[in-house]
Order: sequence, then C-alpha cells, then structure tokens
Amino acid sequence: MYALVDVNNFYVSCEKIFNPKLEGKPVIILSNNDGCIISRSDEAKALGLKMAEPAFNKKQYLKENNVQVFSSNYALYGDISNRIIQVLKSFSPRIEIYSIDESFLELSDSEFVDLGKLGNEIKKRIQRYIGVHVSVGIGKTKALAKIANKIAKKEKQYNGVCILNSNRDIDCALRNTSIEDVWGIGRQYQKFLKYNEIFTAHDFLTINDNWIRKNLTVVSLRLKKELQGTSCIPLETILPAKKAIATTRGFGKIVTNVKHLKEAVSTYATRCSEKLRRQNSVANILTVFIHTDPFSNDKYHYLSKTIHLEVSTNSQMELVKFALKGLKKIYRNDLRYKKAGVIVSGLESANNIQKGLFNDTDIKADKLLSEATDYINRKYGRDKIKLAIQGDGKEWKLKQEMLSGKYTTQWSDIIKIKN
DNA sequence: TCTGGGGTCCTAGGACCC
DNA sequence: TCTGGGGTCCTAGGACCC
Repeated sequence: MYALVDVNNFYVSCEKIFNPKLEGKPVIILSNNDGCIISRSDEAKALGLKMAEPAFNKKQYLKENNVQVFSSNYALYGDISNRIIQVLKSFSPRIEIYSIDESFLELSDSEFVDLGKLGNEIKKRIQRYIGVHVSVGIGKTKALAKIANKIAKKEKQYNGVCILNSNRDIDCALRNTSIEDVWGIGRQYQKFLKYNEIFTAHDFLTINDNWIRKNLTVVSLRLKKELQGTSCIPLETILPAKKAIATTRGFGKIVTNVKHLKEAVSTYATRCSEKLRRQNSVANILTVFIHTDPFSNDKYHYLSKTIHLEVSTNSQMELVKFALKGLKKIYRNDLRYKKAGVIVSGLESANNIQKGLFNDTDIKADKLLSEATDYINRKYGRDKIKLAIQGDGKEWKLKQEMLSGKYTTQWSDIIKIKN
C-alpha cells in the first residue's frame, strides 16, 4: 500500500506558522513578480479566488475583502518542506519526495497494522511538530493513493484521511471521480476523453487498452493499470539527478538596455552553475532566451540561441561567457524585453569530464574558484561574491512587494520571531 | 516496369506534473 | 502598470547506418 501525504494550502500554511493572526482570514500567495495567485487559504477559496488567476485585475476585490496577500517566499517553504519530510521518514524509510508539498510513502514495512490509525498518526504528528495540516490518501497504487488523497481533502467526513482498500470502496471512489481529477489527465486529454463520452475514472477503465495506446500514450495506459490496482509507477526513493536545469525570470519592469539584459542573463547563468554544482553535474548545452511581453499589444518576439559546448562544465565563468555570447547573437535593440532565461542541458556527472583536444581551459583552477565562492556565498548570503557584470539588479529584479521574513533560514529574522 | 528490411539517433512539439 | 517557474516523458519524422 502507498500513502500520499500532501499539505493543505501549503504556501499559505507556511506563512500561518509564523503569523498566527492569519488564522481564519482569507490569505493568498502570489507567484514570482507578484503575478498570479498560487496558494489560497480555505477562506480565500470561499471568496471565489481561483488558482493561477492574475492578481492585478482583482486588486480592488482583494482590498474590499481584506485578503492578506504575500509574495512567495521559497526560502521559507523549502525549509518547512524539509522538516515535514524528516517527520514522514519516521513512518517509513521508503519515501518518494514527489514535490515541495507531497510525498509518497510505501507502507509494507510499517509498524502500524491498522491503516486508519497510521493515517491519523501521520496527520497528528505533522500538526504537532510542524504546525500545518496535511491530508493522507492510502491506496494499492500511487494513482489510487492520489485519488484517496483528493477525497480526504474534499469530503469533510473523512477528516483528512481516506483509505481505498476494499473493491467496493475503490469502485465507488472511481465512479465519483471526474476524469479531470485523475492524476495524469490534463486539459487536452480531458477535452478529448469527454468528447468520447468518458467522464469519470470508472468510465476510463471501461475503454479498451489498444484504444488508449493509440489515441493517448503508453503513459495513460499505465495509468489505467494503476487505477485497476496493478502498480506500475514505481516509488522513486532516490532523487534522480536532473536532466536539465533552468533559471528564467520575468523582469520587475520592461528592459530595453542591453546592459541590463547582460546583468540578468549572467546572473541566471550563475544560478544555473550553482544548481549544477549542487547536484555534481556538468552541462554541455546552454540555451539563452529573451522575449517581449506576450500580453502587450506589440508583436510578440521570442529570441533564443542554443550553444553546444566543446567541454562540459559547471563553471560560473564559462557558463556566463557562453550565455553572453548567445545573448549577443540574438539581441535586437528595437525591442522591449519582459523576460530572459538560461537553460543548461546535456547533463552528466562532474566526476568524468571529457576534455577537448584543443581546449586549454584550466578546469582545476575553475573548480577551486567555484568551491571558494560557493563556500563564501553559502556562509554570508547569495551573491556576496559575484561577477561585476551581474550588476545590482535594480533595473530588472523581481517585484516582491509583500515578502514575509525568512523565519527559519536567516538569522536576523529568527531573532525577530524569538522576540 | 521494377526499387528491402531493420535498425539508431536526434529534434521539435506536445502532453503532463507541481 | 500589473499575467510564474521549473521540470519530465512520449511521439513522429527525418537523418543516418548496414
């Protein structure tokens, strides 16, 4: 059996831990640049605020209803997430960290025989140790655990814990689950399936395997098996190394000056190099892109350049150099830019780098330099040591007008809370 | 007039997830 | 004025090989 444990309204719940006055109030968290609504308290949901809704056209409504609004504070959410995972590990060593607020547990080795007791204990312990509410769904496969979790969250009488074990319960759950609520069925498939008169998870099980294989993909066929109770999406207990790493941001305001684009792009390349080193990878492909505002009336322009590197690297110097080279190729001085990004791919282990025959880059020196800057920046804060070209970000950095404190990760904010 | 069979690798695009 | 960011996987089609 698998359990899916998922934090209710995760980002909002994190803010509430350190700001108890938010309890009972409508609270929302905005995406980067304070753009869209990405987390809502129950009270905010009741006001009809929708997920992913742009916040700017709701400004008046938010004010009238006294909605508490926050910029997203990923340093805080990431730290709370890690603490929750530590608690979950006390229930089962077989754990898959599926996202920042969701984990799958395999329960075969659990000391609890009674699954209901287990679910309640998970909920209780996380509430007590961390201070957030979770929902627990338990089922024979990961897809069924997902469905159970959805029911636990939606139907009040379950009190946050739902177990799908007997055939009767599973059948009933599948009949009551709309096709769009099934894990792995997105917007397009939903439309297509409904057009073919498949409206519920139960309907989905009645269709022929070949039809699914032909009209959808093998992924959806796997999903069907999972819903039938045959586990075929394995638990991934080891976090697989990433195959691509991206750092992309919209700007706080429109950028026209190439100097500011250079600052942003070199900063994003720097972030990519840090992320590469963190997972001990090097990259041999780098893509840089810039684009104009897709929502403006002007013609939309997306410019990008992909560079294949002769020697794989995770060096800040190297990646910044190539990113700027790419930027130079695509930059046009007649456009108004809204966003830029750097993506590195072709990732491999940093332990065995294939050197170029005619390449004289001093890999060793680069490595020593990176280790030193990583150490200093970890200890004293991001970008304490940086390249001059990164600039100060004044002209392009994110808008984060309603950011809460780094209550658990920054000393000055920890002191604030203690007082 | 007639023109095989069996592969691999790469890429772009489209679907999905949180 | 103001609309997020970061990933994965699959498939079809084109190029190549013998």
